Amino acid sequence: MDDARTRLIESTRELLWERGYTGTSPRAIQERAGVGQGSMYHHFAGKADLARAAIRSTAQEMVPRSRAHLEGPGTPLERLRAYLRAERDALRGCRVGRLVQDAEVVADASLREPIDEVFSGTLQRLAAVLREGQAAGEVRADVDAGQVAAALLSVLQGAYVLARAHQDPARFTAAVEGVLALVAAPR
Amino acid sequence: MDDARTRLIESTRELLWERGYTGTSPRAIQERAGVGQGSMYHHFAGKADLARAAIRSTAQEMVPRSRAHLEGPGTPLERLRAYLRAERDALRGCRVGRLVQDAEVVADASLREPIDEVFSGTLQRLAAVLREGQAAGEVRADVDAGQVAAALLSVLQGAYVLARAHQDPARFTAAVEGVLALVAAPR
DNA sequence: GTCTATAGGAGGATAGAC
DNA sequence: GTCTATCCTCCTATAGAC
Repeated sequence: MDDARTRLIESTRELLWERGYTGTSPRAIQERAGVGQGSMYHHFAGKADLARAAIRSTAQEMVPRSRAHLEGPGTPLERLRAYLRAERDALRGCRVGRLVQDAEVVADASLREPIDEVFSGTLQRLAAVLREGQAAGEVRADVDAGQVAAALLSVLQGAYVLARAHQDPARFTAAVEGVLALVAAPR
Repeated sequence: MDDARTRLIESTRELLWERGYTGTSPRAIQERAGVGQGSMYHHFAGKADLARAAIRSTAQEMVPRSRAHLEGPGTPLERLRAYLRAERDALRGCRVGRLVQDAEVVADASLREPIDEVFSGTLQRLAAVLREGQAAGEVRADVDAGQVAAALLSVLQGAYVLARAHQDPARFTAAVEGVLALVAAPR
């Protein structure tokens, strides 16, 4: 049986995903966690403190997932495809990317930093695989791997936006397939 | 001299951009517009009604801008570059894309539809230019124009996310240049 | 058209009892 | 550790006077 602290973090993670930081209230967190007011303020200093714990937790969770694909088996291009095509909940959006739209998150360094770090790490791993792919002749060699890595990560983040705007997960897939087609070296 | 109605829409547009729908209050709108409570509720039925007017206004404004680049002078590839490299406030985010992260916006069809339409229109124009470029040999011919159009628009939307996450506009530029390099047919 | 008054509820947090 | 009481402000809107 989970303790109150754990349940509070978990419900905060969910609410941050669904409603964002501004849209998430301590009251809602407590209710979803089934935890009282006093308990919440015993374990955490307040909303920002809880969000900090929740964001760190979510961010940490994403690292092994991207590594599993990008540093897994297969040729470099196969690994890129595996990562980009990994199952994602297109209509729900990115648990992490979603948060940086929020002015209050960006204004608070301790909330923004964990996000900054996940993206930086992913960017580096993507660039490394791209360079491998270039060496292997699978990926176009006449492009800058760092810039293309940024483009790939941006496609994922932006694809969520398109999918939500149209309320259609197919938009997500289209964008991903579009950029994958471009990355592969022409035959 | 602007009337109250106009100023209300304008201040709502600004606040939606800065704080999102959930983070924008009628009170803040009135203060920024220099308009009283009674005046606001005289001209608009409430927050959602104001947001509807503001979102429509912002969305309408974006159409001629994209057309200016995509249907302007130059070769197809030059026009794509002009559009993607057009000056954007990377750290502020997209006036329109930003809104779609907001659960309340997505839940209200009358708020989401104007956004849906801008994106759909842009997507079609991008795809058309891409096909022109393919015919002209400037753009890789072995890719699906519709998918690549989705990828291009996603890069823009996602590049805002990266720039905000790192608080660095250079991330935006890197992503854009990365995808532009990929779109051009290899020599 | 615009102003002021009013209102019930939510947001975010503190205090002290148990 | 958790509960209840309490607090002040903001949110969003309505009512009615001017």
